Amino acid sequence: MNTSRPASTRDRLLDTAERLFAEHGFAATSLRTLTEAAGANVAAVNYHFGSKEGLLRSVVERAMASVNGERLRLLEELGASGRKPTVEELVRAFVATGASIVERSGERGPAVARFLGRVMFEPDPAVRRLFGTEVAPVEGQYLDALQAALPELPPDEVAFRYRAMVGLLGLHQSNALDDLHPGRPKTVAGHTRTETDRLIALLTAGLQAPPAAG
Amino acid sequence: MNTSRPASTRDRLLDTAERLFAEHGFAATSLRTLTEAAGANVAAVNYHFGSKEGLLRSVVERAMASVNGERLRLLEELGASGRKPTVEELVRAFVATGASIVERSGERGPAVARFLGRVMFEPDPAVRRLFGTEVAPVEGQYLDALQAALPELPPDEVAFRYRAMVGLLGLHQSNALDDLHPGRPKTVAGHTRTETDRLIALLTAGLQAPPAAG
DNA sequence: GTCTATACGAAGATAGAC
DNA sequence: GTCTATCTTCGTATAGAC
Repeated sequence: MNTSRPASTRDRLLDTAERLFAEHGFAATSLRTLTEAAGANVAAVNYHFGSKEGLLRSVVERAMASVNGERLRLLEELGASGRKPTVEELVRAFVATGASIVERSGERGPAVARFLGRVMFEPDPAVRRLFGTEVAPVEGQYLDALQAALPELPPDEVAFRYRAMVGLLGLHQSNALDDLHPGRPKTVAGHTRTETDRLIALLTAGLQAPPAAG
Repeated sequence: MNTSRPASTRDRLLDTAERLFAEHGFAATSLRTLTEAAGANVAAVNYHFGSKEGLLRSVVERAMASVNGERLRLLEELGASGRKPTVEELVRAFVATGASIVERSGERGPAVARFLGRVMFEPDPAVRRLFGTEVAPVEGQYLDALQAALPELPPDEVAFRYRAMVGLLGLHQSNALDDLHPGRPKTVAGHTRTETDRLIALLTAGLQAPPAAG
C-alpha cells in the first residue's frame, strides 16, 4: 500500500530508524523492533552501518544535511543585500528553517524535525555530541552574524544566547514541553504556524536583552 | 568513609538513584548498578518502591518538594508588599530557586538540580509527565502572576512563554547544551553565577516581547 | 556486494523461596 | 526484608544463501 517505499534495505532502515528514533528515542528503540518494521533482518544494520550507533550517525547526517544547507543559503541571502542582517532576521532564518523541514522533506518531514529535536537531549552525551558535530559548520557563521548584530554584547554572552536559541528550538521541535503541562492536549504532528511565530518573537527579544548584570 | 551515609536501605536507594539518574539518565541506569552502589540487593528496589519507575517517582517527589515550597514562598513574599510583582522579579524567583537548590540541599544539591533538569527531557513521555504532575501545583500561581504582569498578552501566549522558561531552565540545569558545542569545555558541577544571571536577563526580555504577529 | 538465519554472551526485571 | 533462580531482551558476531 505504501507505493513510495524505498527499494533498498539501506534506505528503508534509514527511514524507519528516523521515524522510530523520533517517536521513542534512541535507547528505547531496539534493533529488533526497528528491523522488523523495516522488513529487514537484524544483521542488516550491522552490515550497512556497523553498529546501532553507526546507524544513528547516518540518520543524523542525512537529516542535518538539508537543514545546514538551507541555513547557510538563508544566511547568504541575508548578507547579499549589502546591509547587516538584524537580530530578528537571523532568528527567523534559523528557526524557520527548523520548522520548514517539516514541509520540505515530504511525508518524512515531521519525523525529521522531531528526530533532530530529540537527539540533542538524549541522555547519552555521546549522542548529543553527534548532533553538536553536525551543527558545527553553520554555527561559526551564525555566531559571527549575531555578534555583528549585537556589537555591544561580549562574545560569551552572544554564545550563551545562541545556545539558548538552539536549545529552545530543539525543545519546540521535539514537543518535549507539551508533557510538562499535565492537562495540555498534546500536539500530534508539528506545531501551528503561530507557535513558531511565538518562538521567534520570544527569542528575538531575548537575544536583544541588555547584558546580564554580572 | 562516608560518615553521613543514611542508615536505611530506602534512603540510600533514594540518594543513589538521584545521583545516578542525574549522571546517566533513567534508562541508562541499571538497577544492578544502582543497588550495588547503594549497598543493597537488586530486589530491594522492587520491595520499597514497587518498580524502577516507582523509585523514580519517589525521587522526583522528594526533589520537587523543596523546590515547590521555595517557589511558593518567594511568590508570596513578592505579593506581600502589596504591589504587583514585575516580570523580572517573577523570572528571578523562578529561576533562582532552581539554581539555589544547588546550595540548599547540601552536598546532594548539584545532583538534585541536574536530576530535575534531566527528568523533563527523558525520551519516555511517561517520565516527563511525572515531572509535569509535580510542577502543576506551582504552575497555576505563576501563570496568574505572569498574566497580571503582562496584561496585554493573550493567555495562550503567556502559557507558551512560561513553558519556554521552564524548558530553558531545565536545559540550564541539566547542562545538556554544553555538548552542543563540540569544542566547548564542559561544566562539571553547576553553573557560574553569571550564567544564571544571563539566563534571567534573556528570559526577562523574552517574556516581555511584543505579542507574536500571528 | 546484499542480505538472511541463527547463535552468543551480557544485562535486564521480576517472582517466589527463604 | 533479603537473596537467588529464571526468563526475557538486548546488541553484536558468524556463516552462508543469492
